[in-house]
Amino acid sequence: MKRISLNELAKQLNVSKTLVSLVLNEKGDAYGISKATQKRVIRKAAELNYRPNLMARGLRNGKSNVIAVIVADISNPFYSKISRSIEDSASRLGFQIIVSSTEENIIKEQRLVEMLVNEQNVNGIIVASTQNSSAKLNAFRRNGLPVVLIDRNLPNAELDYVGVDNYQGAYEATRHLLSLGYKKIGLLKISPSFLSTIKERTRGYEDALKDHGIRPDPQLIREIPFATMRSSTHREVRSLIAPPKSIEALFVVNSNLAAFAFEYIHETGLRVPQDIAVISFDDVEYFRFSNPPVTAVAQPLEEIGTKAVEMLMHQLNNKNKKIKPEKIKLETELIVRKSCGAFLKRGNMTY
Amino acid sequence: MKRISLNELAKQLNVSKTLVSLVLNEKGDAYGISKATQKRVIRKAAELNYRPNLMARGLRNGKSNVIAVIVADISNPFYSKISRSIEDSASRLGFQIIVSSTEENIIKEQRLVEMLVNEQNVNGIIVASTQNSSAKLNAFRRNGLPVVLIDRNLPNAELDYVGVDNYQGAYEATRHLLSLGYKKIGLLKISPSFLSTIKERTRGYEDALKDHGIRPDPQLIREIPFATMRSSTHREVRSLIAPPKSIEALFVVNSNLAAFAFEYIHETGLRVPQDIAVISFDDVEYFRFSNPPVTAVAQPLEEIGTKAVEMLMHQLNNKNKKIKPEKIKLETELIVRKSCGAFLKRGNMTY
DNA sequence: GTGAAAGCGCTAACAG
DNA sequence: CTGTTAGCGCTTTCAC
Repeated sequence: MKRISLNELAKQLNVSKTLVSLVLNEKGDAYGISKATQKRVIRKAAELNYRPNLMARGLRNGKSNVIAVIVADISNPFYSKISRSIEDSASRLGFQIIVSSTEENIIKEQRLVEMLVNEQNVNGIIVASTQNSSAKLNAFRRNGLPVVLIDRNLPNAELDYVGVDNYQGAYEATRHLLSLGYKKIGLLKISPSFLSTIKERTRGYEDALKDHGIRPDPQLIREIPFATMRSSTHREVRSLIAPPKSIEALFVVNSNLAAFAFEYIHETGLRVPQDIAVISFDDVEYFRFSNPPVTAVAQPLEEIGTKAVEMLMHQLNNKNKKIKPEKIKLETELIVRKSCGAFLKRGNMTY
Repeated sequence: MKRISLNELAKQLNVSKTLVSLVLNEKGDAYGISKATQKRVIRKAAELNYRPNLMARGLRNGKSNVIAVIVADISNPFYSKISRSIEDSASRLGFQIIVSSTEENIIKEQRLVEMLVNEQNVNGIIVASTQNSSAKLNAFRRNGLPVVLIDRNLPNAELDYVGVDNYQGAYEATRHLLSLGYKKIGLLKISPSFLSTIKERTRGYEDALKDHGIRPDPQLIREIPFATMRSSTHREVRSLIAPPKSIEALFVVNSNLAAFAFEYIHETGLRVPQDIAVISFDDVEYFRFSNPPVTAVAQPLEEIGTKAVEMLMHQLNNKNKKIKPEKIKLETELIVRKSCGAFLKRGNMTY
């Protein structure tokens, strides 16, 4: 139970700290330490329940064995799922994660990153960044700190990135609506509008429309500020549904927004999909259980986490070598449920 | 951008490390260091963007400024909400959190705790423990490590605890069903069955029944193993709904289980609440948007997090003093929506 | 008012 | 094969 240091352990064994350290770090063979001695050391260490002090080790050689995970909100299922996957992958490699929420606040994110890197000495950061510039993160990277962007890419980022093909996902979602015969399709998106994900999804939506001979109508595209998500969503949905807009279908760029949209729609007594079809980017558990079950564009959250850790480790293990950043776009999957009427007009489903 | 150490900073100022350290730790006045010098030091520190190395500081005085949050699964909204609240409270006090998931695995939890305490030197742990004994955690506490239990209490724990009054919450939920006229009420619970929360909720259910002159029928109480939650839930719900059990209402002890119960119920085409009423412990976002909206017992998740940090800090600040553990049971709130038929038989709603 | 020096626990270059 | 030693960056006791 009592904590024991390398020093004490060495004393009890009548050998030097060096020897013990070498053996315990599996450098015994490399240094030609006799098998017998190695056994003796390892046995004693186990017996006394020796645990290396990672702060001391970290101070000595700059390894904290901690990586920072920075997202907008850890209580958002989207991010908590990814975090869990990161945790699993990282812990398998002996790393712990510190998670922090930025609340989409650029300043807060910057402070957080600096604090985690400069003070907590994290060994790397995985971040769904809300920044509008990659300057700071690029600088960290150049200084040798492993950085991986997830979910959101940044302009000019010389950084590894893993996310999904947002353009393609949005394109397919919109095409799905079009294939079911809807023409007046609204788009609900969230600010800050410079987020790569949102921009790509918007382009996917617009291009799908164009490819089907429909000119995107800017008036059908509404932007919801993060801070007033609930009330703004209600207001914008109301305006989109009512004449003169009278949209037939709504594409929502994320599940939070979708939830509030549904809340409003249900309140008004409108039927989904008969009165209005709804499709959402991001698939969350409750879409399966809601009324009606919601058609959505699913992201491979686990894989995003696994890949992010993989990339981070790659950087960590090649610190001196200049490796050029890798950008991975995973595929989304359209999960067709009932909120768009696919099962009402099954005949139209082919596209 | 470049990292600077206390030493360098002192050199640039032509003073000693001691002086700088003292000033920066706001002990300047106590040590009678001239205001002028203090200003000079502080200015220079800001100018060179000096950041203390927390590993070095930690090594020196045992403060890592990190607390561990250990739960079954960080991607479970229940825990991620609490974690977020902990993160917010803690970061306000300059602490970061390391989150880890145990997957309800006793061994994994033990290893995690030991690793975090002995190697990562966390300054305290907040844990929703899956242990069946409080021995280990008590030992840590006695050795001076701040420990706070959340959600689940442990038998004989000489530890601070914050959670909700599970008995009362379950009692009210059951009473709600009874007040609506249901008599054959099933209970779906989760193993491991020694969890304090589950035991208390079960007692609440049974007592409410008894108080209304109904003998709890053990056959209507089903236990779902964590590992096979989905399939087992489907199977047990099927058996409870069908004759000869033919329950009229179902009380589910947590929202995960409830989701799977709904999944099965929807598949069968049964109507909620007309064919079967359902109430769940724990309120999650999607209960508001699902079909029908689900009546549930809500826990004050934010408050649990805030209180936990408060208690942890109290321990941290009173390390030498023996303070006796505090147990806080917050109140739950019954959120009446539509899954029990309260709005169908409004006349019965008074109880 | 200020500085020198010890030491937290660990690793690794260097010396035998 | 194994030990001595220096030092990572910080705090704090003691001395001047």
